[in-house]
Amino acid sequence: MVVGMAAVDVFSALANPVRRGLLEALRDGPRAAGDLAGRFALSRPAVSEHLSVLRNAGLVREEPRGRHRYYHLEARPLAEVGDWLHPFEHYWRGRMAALADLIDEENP
Amino acid sequence: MVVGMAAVDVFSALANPVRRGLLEALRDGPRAAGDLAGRFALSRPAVSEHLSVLRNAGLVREEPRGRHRYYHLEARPLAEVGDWLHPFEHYWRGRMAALADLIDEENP
DNA sequence: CGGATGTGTCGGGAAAAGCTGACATGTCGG
DNA sequence: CCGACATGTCAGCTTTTCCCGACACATCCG
Repeated sequence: MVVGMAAVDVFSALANPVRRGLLEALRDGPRAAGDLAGRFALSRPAVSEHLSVLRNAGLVREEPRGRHRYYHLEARPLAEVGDWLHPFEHYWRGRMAALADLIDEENP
Repeated sequence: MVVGMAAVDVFSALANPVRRGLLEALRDGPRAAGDLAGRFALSRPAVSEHLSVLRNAGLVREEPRGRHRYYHLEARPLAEVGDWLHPFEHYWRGRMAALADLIDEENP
């Protein structure tokens, strides 16, 4: 049972600033495609393609309503990024970071 | 005073699985370029280019020693990813996720 | 010094990403 | 039913990414 259907790498989906901006906008609630497109200095088809990438990554869900098409944030795949990032946190947070830096400089 | 010199987007740097693998390998300590290249089914110049991208993103630091070139993990720029990700965590972690899903389904 | 080794860079080609204007489809309002 | 509207998709172009073989340069070893 594939729940995520993450056919596309989540990391690649996040590589584009427009797509990250779209996800940020969707944090405030579902938005219609046209509304989303109006927020970027980009043609409407370009934004539509970005939304398609996000959908393939499982990061948004589309809900057709009337002649609009509302996009919903689907944040669960972002957990993969958080999980990947977690083992690195020690290297930049708190005393572990300072310790690591110290060891790194003292032990070349 | 530019301390990070992050000329390249960190998110883009993480978009490639080889580059993510390089960072994972460097978590265990500094490694020579050849050692790193041997871990991937890729030509050595390709890995070298990936390392260059990571360096431009401020994610690795290179230390020439003899005829080797040791790469060190520089995790601090990853904090940007963590910071970006943080406002989304509520949507997939704990009760907030369930609540958000519920609201989303009840209020279409 | 001279050959072997480790590594960056260059030239170039294939593939993918990103963008836009034009067209197709489906929905609402009168 | 028909025109206006919202949106996805297509064709085509430009730019970027990704990869490799070949070359250049520096360092070590004998």
